[in-house]
Amino acid sequence: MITIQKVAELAGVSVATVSRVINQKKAVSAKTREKVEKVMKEMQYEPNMLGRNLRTSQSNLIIVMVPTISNPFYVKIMKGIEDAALKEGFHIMLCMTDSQYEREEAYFHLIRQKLADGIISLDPGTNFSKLLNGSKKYPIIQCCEYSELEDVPYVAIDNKEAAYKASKHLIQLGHKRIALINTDEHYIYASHRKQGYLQALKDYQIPALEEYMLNVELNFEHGQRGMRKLLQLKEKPTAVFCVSDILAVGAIKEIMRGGYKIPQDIAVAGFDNIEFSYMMNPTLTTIAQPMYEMGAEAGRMLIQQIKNKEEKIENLLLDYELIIRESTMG
Amino acid sequence: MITIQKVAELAGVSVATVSRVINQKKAVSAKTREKVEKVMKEMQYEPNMLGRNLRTSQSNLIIVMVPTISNPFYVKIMKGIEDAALKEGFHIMLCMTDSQYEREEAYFHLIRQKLADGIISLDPGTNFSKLLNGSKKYPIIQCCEYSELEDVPYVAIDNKEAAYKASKHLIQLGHKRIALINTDEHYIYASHRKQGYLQALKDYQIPALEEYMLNVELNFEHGQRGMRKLLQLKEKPTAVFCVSDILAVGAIKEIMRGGYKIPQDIAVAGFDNIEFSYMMNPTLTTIAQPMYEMGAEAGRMLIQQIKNKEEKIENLLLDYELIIRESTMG
DNA sequence: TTAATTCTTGTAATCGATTACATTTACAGT
DNA sequence: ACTGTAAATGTAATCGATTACAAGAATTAA
Repeated sequence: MITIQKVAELAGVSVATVSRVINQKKAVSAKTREKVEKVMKEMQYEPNMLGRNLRTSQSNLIIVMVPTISNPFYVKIMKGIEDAALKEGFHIMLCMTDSQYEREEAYFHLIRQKLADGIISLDPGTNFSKLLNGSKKYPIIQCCEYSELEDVPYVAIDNKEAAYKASKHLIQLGHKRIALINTDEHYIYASHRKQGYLQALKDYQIPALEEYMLNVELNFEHGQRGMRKLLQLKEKPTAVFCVSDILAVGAIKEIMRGGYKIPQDIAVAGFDNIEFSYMMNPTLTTIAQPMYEMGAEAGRMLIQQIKNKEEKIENLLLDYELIIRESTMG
Repeated sequence: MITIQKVAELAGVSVATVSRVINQKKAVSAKTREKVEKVMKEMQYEPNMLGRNLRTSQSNLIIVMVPTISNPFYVKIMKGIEDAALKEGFHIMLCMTDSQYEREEAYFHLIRQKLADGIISLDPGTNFSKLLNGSKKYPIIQCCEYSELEDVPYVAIDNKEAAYKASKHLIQLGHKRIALINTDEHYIYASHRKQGYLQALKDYQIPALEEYMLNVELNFEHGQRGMRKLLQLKEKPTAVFCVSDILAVGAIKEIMRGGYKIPQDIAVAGFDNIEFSYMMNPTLTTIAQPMYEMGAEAGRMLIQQIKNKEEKIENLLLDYELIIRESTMG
């Protein structure tokens, strides 16, 4: 292996000088720089990051914690994060938690162990105060979710407003019996989306019925199961607002299985604008979160925090968009 | 920051002893071990990985190179890799190449720079000989694809056989006009799948028509576009075999847009068994690759190679399965 | 020419672990 | 009690970079 020592020796300079050349410090004469660079190229020298990392106490790695990569919602966010990271010379470690606390804890260790410089959490369930356990602050950004309690900077959208907009869309199509398939409301985003839904109903004098509001786990099967329940009601809803596309996909599957037409019999709206929402039949009306940008911003914010730990990071609310497709307007 | 020195001092032993406790070496008396462990716990000591990594010249990181994470085909594979890695104390770095050579090269640097110990490539287009550039071997595993030319161990399935089976299924349903939507045949897997398709046609005395065989890029839009072309033929095919589910999804979209019925007018078979294949309407007949296992095996093989660089790694062909769903049998 | 100043370069400490080798301790056998 | 062996522990080198500080070289000002 070619080390900085070997390069220094071959170039007839000290390791300090080689290091200066590597790190683009200006205090090197053109002649020397040239000489060193020539040797580096000839020897195909590559600095050993392990040495550098130890010395600088930085790994240039950031952890991205995601509950499961199987929800396509996360895909573009990850891409955004990676691009932002790459731009600053960082790389990302993919960590799937399955929403298990032990996993999250294990990944948190990596920061304590200096293997990573910071964390972006895409997992809405992350319990930071428990994880941090009173210890000093580490660079963390929460993406797509936030908790007022914990003091972790976030990037997200205004979920209440967005849900309001989606619900209003259904109402304005003439629907009066609108169901909500939600997920665990201890996630702030879920509770906000419900608030938006309720507000819309209220503003348009539509009574909110308990039996139209379901809480299920966030996956396809539970979307199906939730819809099945709704279809068994005497007064079936004529529209369903799902707080996640993946739930909407399940709901649609179940509606079609029951022989109903979308949107004539039942209209469906989702949330997230995953790629499949425009590939499926019918295409899905949904709220588009700016996923790539959210990821990119989260990455940018985290790296800013890593570079300057003192600095206070501002939270960020990005724009969303209602995308109307076949599932509500045939 | 608590270092091993501080722990040693507080426990009244040498750093060597603390290190032995950390690494579970047996040459420590029960009494001493207990004492050291107590101090470590009290101080919440966490070994600094940067120090360890430099000394052992291992990062315990593996690179997973993926063209784009937006093809859900990769999702379960990644999960398999991560689980296998975690079991051995490794973590994964996610690297998206967009199939760009420069990106791949940049990631390869990470190995030369010791930032990662090995690579699993999910990118069928990776040009290893160019990347390696005659330099000594690094631990690499190719997953889902292989090239006979380059001497890189792989885990995959028998693509020719699998494609044969899918094509035969369509033939046995009575189809005579069967199209193939393929992708760039310089990917071995693509060329093998075509071979399987051709072999099936031949075995059942069905002529292979040039105009039924398309090569497109591997994404939804090109699936649509390919199908559109097929629908413009005078003699439209009655069945289509797509070498990737994502293409099949596009094809199905286009078929329905044209007002045709699936599978009555046109049957569709895919390849990969991505999650959406059973969520969509109609559900998709496809070849299921054992994605999780492939990932897990690739992870296992890579780590084996990292731990013992001399050892010759055996290639692995795993089982596949034809899953028949609505898109071929209403 | 000399002194002051600025640029370049080198020396050696350092980051935090692991580990070869040396040394001490414990204990069994006689 | 003495010796030999095994077990436990310690000392110090080492991994490959960065960087504070020192020192030498070059330039400028007088």
